[in-house]
Amino acid sequence: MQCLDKRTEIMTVAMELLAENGFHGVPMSMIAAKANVAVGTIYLYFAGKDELITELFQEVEKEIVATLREGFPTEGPMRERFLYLTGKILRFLVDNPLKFRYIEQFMNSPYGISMRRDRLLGKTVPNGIFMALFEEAIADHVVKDIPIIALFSLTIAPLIFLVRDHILGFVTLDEALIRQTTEACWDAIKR
Amino acid sequence: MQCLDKRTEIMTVAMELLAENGFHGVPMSMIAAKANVAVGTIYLYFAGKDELITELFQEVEKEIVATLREGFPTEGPMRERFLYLTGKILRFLVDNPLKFRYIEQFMNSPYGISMRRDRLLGKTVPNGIFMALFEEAIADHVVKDIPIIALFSLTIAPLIFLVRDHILGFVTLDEALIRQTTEACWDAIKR
DNA sequence: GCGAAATGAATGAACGTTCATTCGTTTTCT
DNA sequence: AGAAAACGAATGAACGTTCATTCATTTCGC
Repeated sequence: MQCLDKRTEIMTVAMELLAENGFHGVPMSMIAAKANVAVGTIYLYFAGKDELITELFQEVEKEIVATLREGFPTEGPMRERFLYLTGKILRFLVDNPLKFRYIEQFMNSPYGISMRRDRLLGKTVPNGIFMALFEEAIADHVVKDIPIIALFSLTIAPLIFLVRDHILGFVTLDEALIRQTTEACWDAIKR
Repeated sequence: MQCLDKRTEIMTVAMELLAENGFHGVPMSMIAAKANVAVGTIYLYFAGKDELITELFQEVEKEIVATLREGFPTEGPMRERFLYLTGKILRFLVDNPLKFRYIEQFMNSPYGISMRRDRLLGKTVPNGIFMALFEEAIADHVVKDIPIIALFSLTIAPLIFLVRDHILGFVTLDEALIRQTTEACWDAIKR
């Protein structure tokens, strides 16, 4: 076992445990045990629990941005591009429930709160694509004339709630429902 | 100083601290200090931290249900009744940011998760009014033919996100924007 | 009416547990 | 052998909870 193997293993295991049990429900010793590693070893790769948690988030964030950019049509009808993006993110979250739950944990923890604050003016990386799309849509007058952040809430919030309900088993997000709900989101914001 | 005074004071102070700092960011000693009470005194009125947290939530829940029922028109056009309810809940949350943040904390904690699970079949009290409205709307074919839980997400989720952004100062939820966004929510679900 | 006894609300030091982090030792690799 | 990596027992801080003690107020006996 070499350097990168252990580091990756720790991150994989930590993602699973933290997503399922919450940040406070997972002692470092638990991560160490499941990764077949000594507690001290984790501190060879991460400065502390905080850094481990933060780094895990940044990794997922990068992955989502990459997924969204991949194959995204920069031209064409606004509605199609919108449905492409929302469908893509919905599918990613449904296919990666662990990562979804991790993001939720993070966003609702002090880490996420302060991150949101820090990004008050700077652009949030994963939403950058959405924001750009909305700005274009506003300029073209194809969406309602309300603050861009409201457009964002009307779009993203239902998707997140739906994924949560899907993971909890309250609803099944198949392709048909994904289509219907993303179209409904468009109906909400279209002029 | 009598019985109810102290109990009320503890609950008021706990609501503030817990809403602002999160459940794990507030030791019992902090609540005691701010309530000008000894730590042990809290245990005279509450079995433990868990019970205090749960009771606080139930109190807010009751208040919201009462607010929603108050003046709610049981007859009339579906759209008007929908806008009445969504506007009412939006105003309540904007006017009570502390309670909003507390609810968020609770819902994203193990308490809230297991509560959601427990209510899988039973009706959630605060949403019972919404659910009844949706069922009627479905029967009347005035909303889209998608699972009721999806209708719910399309409606409630954006409102919650908007309130959060309002409290953080990203947007100002005045009467005009409340009107625009609740109407947008209706556009999302209407047939 | 008045002193003595009982009450129980309030207190906060002490306890036991949990957990992140450290560091002296051991193992592995070159 | 020497350096790098890994180990895990030990440490100490934080926190929820307990309980022996205090004391203002009420009740009782005369």
